[in-house]
Amino acid sequence: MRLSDSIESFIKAMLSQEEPAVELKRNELAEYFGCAPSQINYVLATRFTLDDGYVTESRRGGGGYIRIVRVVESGQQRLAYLINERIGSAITEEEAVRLIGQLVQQQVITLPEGEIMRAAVSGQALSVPVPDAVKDALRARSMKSMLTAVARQNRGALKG
Amino acid sequence: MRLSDSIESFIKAMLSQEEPAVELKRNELAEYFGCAPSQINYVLATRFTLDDGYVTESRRGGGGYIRIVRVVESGQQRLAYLINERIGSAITEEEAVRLIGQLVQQQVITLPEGEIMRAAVSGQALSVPVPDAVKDALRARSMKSMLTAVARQNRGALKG
DNA sequence: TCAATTCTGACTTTCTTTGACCAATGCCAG
DNA sequence: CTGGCATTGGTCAAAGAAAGTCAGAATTGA
Repeated sequence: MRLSDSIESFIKAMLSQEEPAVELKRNELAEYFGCAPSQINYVLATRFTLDDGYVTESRRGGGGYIRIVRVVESGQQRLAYLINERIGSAITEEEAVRLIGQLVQQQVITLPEGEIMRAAVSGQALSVPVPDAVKDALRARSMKSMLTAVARQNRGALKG
Repeated sequence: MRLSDSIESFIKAMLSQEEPAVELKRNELAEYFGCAPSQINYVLATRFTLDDGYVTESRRGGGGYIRIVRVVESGQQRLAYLINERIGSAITEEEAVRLIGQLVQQQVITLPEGEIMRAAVSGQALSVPVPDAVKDALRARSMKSMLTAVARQNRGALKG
């Protein structure tokens, strides 16, 4: 068995029972597995990505830590996946606005939340000197990030 | 637990019960926590900034003190300040997160709204190959755009 | 074999803590 | 008054304590 797989299992075991989040010390974990600390980063980068349904935060310096949060429950995974599919790696402002409108309509998000999202992906927000293609990519990432935040909050109770 | 966190909690506990302000002696507090007096300054500088919603004043010499005041503003005032003065043309993710947290704290926006905004300005959302300076500029525009949307909605539903 | 994946180590960045030195204030002795 | 001195708090740089990055070595699987 690969080291990475062991570390992955170890972390997932910590997360599995009711715990939606876990906090760990990079150096301690590396010590425990007898490997280089950067190995932990590798595992996080390859097995605990947003697409895998996890968000990680960390802090350096004295008392530093790494926190891993499971973000998508199996039931919602479908929805999140659909959203990801639909958005892809680029999306125009018009498409984004339409999609947000639908979400408000379906009461997945509130009207104020929809307005904020619309503002975030508006031409206003993105009027910076980069090519349109980059803007569309940026908009897609922004949308996915925001929708993930929504999914994370609606833990368990989403209506399609 | 970090020393800084302990000191932060201690001060916030003093502030929490109806007290909008607290006055303390730097040396006494340092003595109490068994640390260097300058540690207190560090805590103030990193956790009781204006972005966090606090103002600090102090006086040296005999009978000297440090006073920490929780600043109170209306939601519209705060929004206007952020949009017109604070954010400017560039802002880092850390600063943005701080400002958003403060808005949630003061109930200018809801927690889900805050999460969405945070998601919109996160490194995740902006992980596109452009220089940091451009990301900071993008983030500033995004923030102002979203906050403007919030301000627009609050208009009419607020007194003064 | 060879390309993709996994691992490592040196180097970087960020956050915390301390200590030496600086600056302001109030009080007294002269 | 006034100049010194004790009493505070302020600043800053350096040391310490994590975590992050990245290029390249090692390994694995087809």
